[in-house]
Amino acid sequence: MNYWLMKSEPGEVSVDDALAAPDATVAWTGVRNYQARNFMRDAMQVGDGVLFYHSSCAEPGIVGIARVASAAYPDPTQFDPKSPYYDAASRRDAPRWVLVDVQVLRKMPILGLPEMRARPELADMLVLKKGNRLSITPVEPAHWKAIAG
DNA sequence: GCCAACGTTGGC
DNA sequence: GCCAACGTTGGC
Repeated sequence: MNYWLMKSEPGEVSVDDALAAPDATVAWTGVRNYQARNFMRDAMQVGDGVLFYHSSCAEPGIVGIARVASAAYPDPTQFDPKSPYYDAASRRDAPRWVLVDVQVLRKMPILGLPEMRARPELADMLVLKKGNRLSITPVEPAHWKAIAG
């Protein structure tokens, strides 16, 4: 069992959007970074814990507890010319981008970025490192315990 | 809107 | 393979 932090822009998919979806489950579309893709493809397992993080918004921070709800499968948006995530270089017989389904288990009071930085036991979290831009990062069990209980 | 940090692209 | 130019992320 592994733990992850996954960033979503609430303007696209917020934790409330996810909760409103059938089974509180959303397909994590739009990852276009190889390192993040490889985490989903090679390391994620159904049942892994997920910290649902809001980024690029007024109040960035962790807003919910979720779980990985599927194995990795091809992200359909890469084949859709109308999608902002369209990738003309990706072929159907060799998809470049994958996604997993993510199921929100519960919302939590936002643990904002400033609060995260203020907690010494969270100081080593990858998401807090300077210059971090990865939309999916592994989370240490101790960090998970400190946040998700 | 600004800008630091980082990833990707493409010429050589 | 190098590296400059460019694009993107994401906090502020």
